[in-house]
Amino acid sequence: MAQSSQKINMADVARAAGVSMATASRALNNENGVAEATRRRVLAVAEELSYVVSPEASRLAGGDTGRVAVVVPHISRWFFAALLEGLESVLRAADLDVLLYHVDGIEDRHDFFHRLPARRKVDAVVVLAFPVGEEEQRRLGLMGVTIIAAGGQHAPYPNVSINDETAGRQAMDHLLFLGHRRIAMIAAVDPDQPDEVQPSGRSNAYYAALRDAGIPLDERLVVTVDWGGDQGADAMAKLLSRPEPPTAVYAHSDEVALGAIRTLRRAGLRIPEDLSVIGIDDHPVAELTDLTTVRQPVREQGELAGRMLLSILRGEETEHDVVVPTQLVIRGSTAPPRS
Amino acid sequence: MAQSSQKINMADVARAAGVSMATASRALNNENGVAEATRRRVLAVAEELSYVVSPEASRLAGGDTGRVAVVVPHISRWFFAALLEGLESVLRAADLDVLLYHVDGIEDRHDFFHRLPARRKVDAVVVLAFPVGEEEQRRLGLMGVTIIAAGGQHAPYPNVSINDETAGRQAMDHLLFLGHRRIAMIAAVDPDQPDEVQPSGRSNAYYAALRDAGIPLDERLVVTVDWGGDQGADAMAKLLSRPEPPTAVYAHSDEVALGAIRTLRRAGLRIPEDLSVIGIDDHPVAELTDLTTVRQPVREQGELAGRMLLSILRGEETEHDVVVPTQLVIRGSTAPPRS
DNA sequence: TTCGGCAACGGAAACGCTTCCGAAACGACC
DNA sequence: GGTCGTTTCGGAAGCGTTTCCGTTGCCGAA
Repeated sequence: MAQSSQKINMADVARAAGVSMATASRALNNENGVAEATRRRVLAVAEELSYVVSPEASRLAGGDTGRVAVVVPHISRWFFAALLEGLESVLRAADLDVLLYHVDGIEDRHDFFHRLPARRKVDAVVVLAFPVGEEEQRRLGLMGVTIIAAGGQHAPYPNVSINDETAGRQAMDHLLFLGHRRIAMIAAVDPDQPDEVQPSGRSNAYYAALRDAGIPLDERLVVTVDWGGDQGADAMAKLLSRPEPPTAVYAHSDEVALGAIRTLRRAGLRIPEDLSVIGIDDHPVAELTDLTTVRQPVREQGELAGRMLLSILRGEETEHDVVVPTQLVIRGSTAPPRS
Repeated sequence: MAQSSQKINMADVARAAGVSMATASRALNNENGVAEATRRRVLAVAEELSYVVSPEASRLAGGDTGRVAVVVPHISRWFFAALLEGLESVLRAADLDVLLYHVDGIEDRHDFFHRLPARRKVDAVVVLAFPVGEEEQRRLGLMGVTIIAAGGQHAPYPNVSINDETAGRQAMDHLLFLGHRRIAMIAAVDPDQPDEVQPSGRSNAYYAALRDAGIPLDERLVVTVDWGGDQGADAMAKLLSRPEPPTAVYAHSDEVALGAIRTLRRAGLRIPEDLSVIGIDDHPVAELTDLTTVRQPVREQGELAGRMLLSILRGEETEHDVVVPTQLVIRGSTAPPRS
């Protein structure tokens, strides 16, 4: 049976149903202008012949592509993958296909915006945690498709994200509340992102929190590193070598925090007895390593972005900036400072 | 300049290059029968106009889609994401677009193979770490496209993977070499995969290693759990409650190992002084947590699969089963048993 | 009876490419 | 110089839909 499904096209269906192709097309697409009886007949014949439209021909002749491009700077890092997972789930539920574009590093990035490989291939593009510069926005613009963003900072496009400064404050306030006053910060930046962007709300939170608590800033307690756990380990080593080491460390991400912890453990320090460490994100391993952190709903951000896109595609209005809440998760890596 | 790029098609390119569409098409597709000079001119013009072929038209007219579907059971777990990352990188370098299909859970899985959403949309499908059953193979078959696999076990399709049993042996042999004789195993299975598959080489390795070492099997030392770190933690608790607890734990994955370690630490046990733990995979956090493990090159498997696919698509012959080597990575979670 | 209007439907022109087939150009070789 | 084989290239026929315009038939109103 299945093998006989050779090459039936709409013309065959139309003929078998005794109508013109125009009518067949309208019936199949549930457009109006077709008598109910006729529609049913066409549908029945189509089913009988197990006919499916050719997406290419359909698109060529004027329909949508039914595809959306997703641009991500990283795939194998949990945060990005989780975002993607959320997005994909709602898009595919809506029968949209997801075209994945991994833009890795500055060169690839340039190439992407230059060649616009997704051009003419999709109905929309969503940029995941991917700050786009001015010029890049212009380039994207000439694809002439809907654009939305997720997981990054606010953008000129409809977008969903968290408030980094709030998240940072939740972490810092927790440390402060426990009584810490010598708090270090390991700030992380993504070397793949152009410098122009990243006004780091997570850093601002640190400064603001100290100021509000009346604690003078000690520049030697903040270290900035490229993203990554190893970097976190190095940063911690640096911090440990300060004349007056901190009693707590605020890391911009859980991975960095984990790196810091490794250094601490190797140095024979106990956590949280000797030193408290807090991260941000609530990476799955945070739970496995008893790391106190600030959770952000990652998959949900992806899903939200997906729904947003769907309504835009349907021509509905949507919010422009949606911000999802973060939440302090207290686990075993933080405690009051030692007497 | 760029904004005038509204609707350029191959006819425009041909005209601008002073050739016919036939020639333009041949040049763009790197077919032969075109003078080198001509080809270069066409390519230059195309670049200049930032032209990209319409996949629909191309496909409709008989060419291929330039797209490949990637089917994954999970996205946000490191292993799968890394595989995907490797694959995507080589595919995109070859100017192939990647259509991502996340098949999540048994229901979704059924739906996927039933509806075959990728049908008529791609030139090939690669299944990532995704054992496919007999019936599913049949369904896939009637898509009539190339199929390859990566990151799973051997398959009826060309595929790349590691030897799970070898990997397991490397882990076990390390423990044995250190002098451990009471070794526990925490076996992990993926609840999303049908039971029929998964003949777990990682488990076989455990039994074989013990046998070869002349150590009698103690059933109470093996616990099987669903995949996931929390499960690992529970399993470890169970192991700890045994009358004669193990001196070392062999976990099927790093995540599971991490879960086990959390339980150990919470119980006040030190690693590796009181107990050794070894995992498999070399998840990035393994390095951050000083976990001894057996590394498998994940991204590389994805890349390999990609190259394999490319040559098949080019009509070349390739190996059917390629197996990549694994390697013991000794870090701080294993040591000789206490006295 | 005639006519305007409307719903249902058909003809045929795109849509943007690939590819078959034949023409032209160019050497090489007798 | 003529013949033949290669290359290189152009004309044009599809590929399977959608959609713009018409046409037809029918009903109610004038």
